[in-house]
Amino acid sequence: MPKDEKLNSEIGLGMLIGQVHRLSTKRFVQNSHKFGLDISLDQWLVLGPIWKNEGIAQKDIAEYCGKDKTSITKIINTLEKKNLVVRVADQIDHRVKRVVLSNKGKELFLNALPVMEETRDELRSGISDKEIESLITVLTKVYRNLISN
Amino acid sequence: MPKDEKLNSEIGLGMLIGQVHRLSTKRFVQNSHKFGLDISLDQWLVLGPIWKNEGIAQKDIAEYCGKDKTSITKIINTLEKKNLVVRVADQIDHRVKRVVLSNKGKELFLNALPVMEETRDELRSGISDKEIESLITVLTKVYRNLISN
DNA sequence: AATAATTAGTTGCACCTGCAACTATTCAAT
DNA sequence: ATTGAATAGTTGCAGGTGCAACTAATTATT
Repeated sequence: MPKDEKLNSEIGLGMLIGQVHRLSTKRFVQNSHKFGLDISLDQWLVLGPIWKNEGIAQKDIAEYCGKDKTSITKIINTLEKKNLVVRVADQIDHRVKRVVLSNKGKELFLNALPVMEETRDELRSGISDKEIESLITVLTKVYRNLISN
Repeated sequence: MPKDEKLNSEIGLGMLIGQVHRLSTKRFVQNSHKFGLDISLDQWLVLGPIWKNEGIAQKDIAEYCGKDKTSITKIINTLEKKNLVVRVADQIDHRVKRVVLSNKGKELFLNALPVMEETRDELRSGISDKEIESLITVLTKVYRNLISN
């Protein structure tokens, strides 16, 4: 069936990216459990810029993570519920809220580094640096095609 | 700061895949609106195997799409709400439900083909076939690393 | 035939996403 | 100074995801 083949080739790349994304997210969570931690990939991703930049504004976290500001609001809600971060209203500009890691948050972040590393190694197992590099290069081109809206 | 650089390189690939996935999903929906259609990428993805295989069981759709069976249940719920598909209980094995496209579903599927094509072209714009091929090759390796749980 | 193990599908919970509409605050223009 | 953008963040809605626990039906074991 020619139509079927056409369909397959069309779905191919997009589906592959979706699978890899879903499975790696899942793997990260599984690994975090193996390390006795309870953190999602997205929570980790949001923790990153806060670690790097104490008191960063939510808007900047969104930009850094490439996520919608509404997503950031909600992820920070759950991080706050878990007592990993605290929102602090900016004293000058009352619109912005600055986000700060609690001690628990700092601890978790450091403990999650090996989880990240293990997940990364699992993803790349048996794949040469050269291949990964080319993967990143081409994927970056796709990315650029997409951000230019 | 060395720790920051390390962090960046660790996040790199995973974050890139996440971005590309999120943005291409979004782009597909935007394009479907441009064509006057109202369908999500995942709904389209689930419609595919039903188109190819009238009366396919949900379990097989799940396998085909690489999605959890619970996701399939819920996506088919919304497809059914939209009157695009119908569930039919199997007469022999009363556990399985066979999913069939309605006329509206068939129509939508065909109308969405150009949306898929346009989205695909946008993703690949300015990227050679050779590059795409290598992208798929390496991504497939990553994929294989992930499915071997 | 009766019990146990599998299998297909559903439900509930928690989390992530995008969109539109909203509040509150700050900045710009006149 | 007042009106009118623009900006930061929140909320509500609809949809997608994984996990665990569940129902109902089928198959395997004894």
